[in-house]
Parts: sequence; C-alpha cells; structure tokens
Amino acid sequence: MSPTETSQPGLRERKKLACRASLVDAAQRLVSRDGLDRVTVEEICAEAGVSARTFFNYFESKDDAVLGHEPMSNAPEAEAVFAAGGPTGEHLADLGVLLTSMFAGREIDRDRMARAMSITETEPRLLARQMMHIEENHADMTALAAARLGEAPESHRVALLSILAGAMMRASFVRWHALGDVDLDEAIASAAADLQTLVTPRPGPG
Amino acid sequence: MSPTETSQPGLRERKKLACRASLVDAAQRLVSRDGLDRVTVEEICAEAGVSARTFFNYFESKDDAVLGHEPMSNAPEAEAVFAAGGPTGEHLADLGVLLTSMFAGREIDRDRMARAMSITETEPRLLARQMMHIEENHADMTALAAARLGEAPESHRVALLSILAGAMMRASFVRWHALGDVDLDEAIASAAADLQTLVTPRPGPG
DNA sequence: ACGAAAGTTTGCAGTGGGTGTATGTTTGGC
DNA sequence: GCCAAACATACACCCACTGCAAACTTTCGT
Repeated sequence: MSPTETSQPGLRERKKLACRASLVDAAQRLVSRDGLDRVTVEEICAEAGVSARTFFNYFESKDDAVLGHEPMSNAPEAEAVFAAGGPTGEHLADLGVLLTSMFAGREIDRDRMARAMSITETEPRLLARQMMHIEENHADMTALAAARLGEAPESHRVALLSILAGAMMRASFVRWHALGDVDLDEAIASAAADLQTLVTPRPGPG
Repeated sequence: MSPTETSQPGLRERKKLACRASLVDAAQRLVSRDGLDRVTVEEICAEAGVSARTFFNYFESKDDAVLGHEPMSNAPEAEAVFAAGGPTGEHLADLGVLLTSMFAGREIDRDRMARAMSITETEPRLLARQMMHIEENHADMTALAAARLGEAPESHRVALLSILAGAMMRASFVRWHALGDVDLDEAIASAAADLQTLVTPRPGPG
C-alpha cells in the first residue's frame, strides 16, 4: 500500500477530527434551521451518528459545539515582540498585529467560523460564550500587557489594555463577518485603524 | 393610622422587593462560601424561605440571582447630549459621562453589586453573564452611536463605538471594584482618562 | 500475526437547572 | 365582606451534563 500523505497523524487522530467536524456541522445546520434551544443534543448526535455521551467527550456544552470552539493558539514570538514594545509602538496597531499572529495557523475552518458568527447574531447566549472564551486568555493577556507597559499586573492601565484587547478581538470578528470575504488580517488591521481615529482627540474631517 | 411614608408603594410591592433582596443575599452568601456550582437553587430557596418555583419567577437563572441583575435604566437626556456631540466632544470622555448618568439613580444596592463583582472574579461564568447583560443594550447603544457619528447603524465605526462602550463599562466596573470605596463616577472618569492616554499616539512620559 | 496496553465509544443511572400548568393564597379596590 | 388580579406553590416534566463501568478499536511490542 502506498503511504498516503494524509495518513501522517494516524487513523485514530483522523477519526477524531472527522467526528468532531461532523458534530459541528450537524449542530450548526440544525441550529441555523430551528434555533438554538429548539435543537437537542440528542438530535445533533443522531445527525452525526454518535452517542450523546460521546458528544460531551468532545465539547463541554451544546453551545461550544455550535461555535466549533477550540482553545486559542498562542504565538510566542509575536507575544515577545508585543511585550517588547511591539512592531510600531502604538498600542492599538500592535494589538492588531498580535491578534493576527494568534490566528495565523488556521485557515482551515473559515466557513465554520463564519457560520458560527451568523448564528451568534441571532443567539445572544452564544455571544456570551464567545466572550467567555476570549476571557480564558485573560490571564495571559494581562501578563502580556504588564510586560508591555512595564507595570505590575494589578495596575489599572494593565487591566485596561487587557480589556481593550478583548474588545478589539470582538470588533475584528464582527467586521470580518460583516465584510464577507476579506482576510481576517485585513479586518483586524482596519478595525485597529478605525478605532485609532475614533479615540484620537479632535477627530476633524481633514 | 398615620400613613407611613415607606408604605407608598403598597404592601405587595414591598414584599416583592424584600423577597428579591433576600434571594440575592442568600445566593451571594452561599456562593461566596461554597462556590457557584456547589450551591443548588433549592439551597438558596431554603435559605430565603421560598419555593424553588418562585425563585424562577424572580430570576431567569441561578446566575442572575447571584449577580442581583435588574435591567439597566436609561437616561434620555444624557443620551440626547451624547448623540448631539456630547459634553466635551471627545468620544471616550463623553462615553464616560453617559455611563455615569446611566447609574445615577441607584445608590441603593452598592454593597450587593460589590459582592457580585467579588464573586465574579472567581467565577468566569458570571462574567459571561454580565457581558451578556451589557449586550442587551447593544441595540440602543448602536442607535446612539449612529446618531453621534451621523452614520448608518450598519457602519463599521458605529459598531466600533458601541463595542468600545461595552468595554469601557466593564473596565469601569473592574476599576471601581479594585479601588474599594470610591464613587462609581470617579472610577468611570479615571478609566476613560487612562484609556485615552493609552491609545493616544506617542504616549511619551512627559 | 498475536495479544497486551492504551485510547475511545457507549449505555446507564443520576443530578440539577429551568418551564408549563393547575391550584391555592394574598392583596387591593369596592 | 367580596371579587378580581397578582402572587406563591406543588407537581410533572424536559433536557443539559456527569461519573462510572463495560464494551470496543487502534496501536505497538514481540
């Protein structure tokens, strides 16, 4: 048998990926059609062909399955750059660069992410869940902000920068989804730029 | 019988208020002691002396009871000022003023709010819930932002300003809780000011 | 190729949050 | 005192989610 290049990660691994993907797809399809709380986990599982118990081996909650949530990857080098004063030196722009790096590696499930955003627009609960996931990195982000500002993690300014990072993340996603088919990078960059003009004093038209 | 001035709202109303308060107190006390998901609704109800079904006549969820959540009041005049270009003309500062007005009328349950913040620090789920409540006003805030910027509600900049408002709100609460015994107004104002210096280009030390 | 070891799926039984409904019990107006 | 509206309660129920232990499947050493 010729070794297929996709079989590199082993059969077990591939099966898990497939199962996970089919659960996310089923969840998104059903919820798009019927609404978040008119779809039960059992229905999703029937659609995907696994048992309900297995569902919860993959996801902590029904909501997570709809969002297709997986823990966010971190980018050590980009974080070091940001902590050291960032590429440009301006907080907002550098925050944008940092966010971009965090999502560099995963061009895979773009459509799934887009569908999650769509559903989120009509299901506030999912938004809360998303922000909770952003918050999971709050500790890391706070450490990063402390390093960047050269202040203690308890500093008010550090907390502020950390919260700002979360807000930028959210704004970027919203914009990315609104724009339709641009790269996430562009959405992040333009959100950062617009935010900069918004908060800069005397925003004259010229 | 001399009409006591406190009996103005009627007995029924007073009883409801008392019941609600005692539920919040019981929830906060038990959760502080044992943790959010080691306390059942039944325990809270036993402590407060009401039935479990009644609990859900007051709160949509256990989490809401712990937060003591009630819908946010709006301040029409302050909103008009903000929409018209705000007192100072700078977005961040005016956002601060607006937030302050929104919380002007309720000095009542300061301690309950403080306790909710404390518990939230160790219970991420509650944070998500809080942000969801902030989000309930998202539609209003978006309309307000659109008026202020003179742009359509779908505008990117409008979305940005609206998200920024949410972030400021959160930052203010965090700061208010961290500082201990300052007024909410001061916390909001100083958060707005710090945020301004953070995002202003070339933040030199002098 | 065989079998042990490690990893996964599944059924089952249970906890607890949350809701609809039907039925008392209070409150306020008359 | 009496009636209607508001409220509390009990009961029955659905479903998300969890721990446990028994299958089953991939992997790996030999």
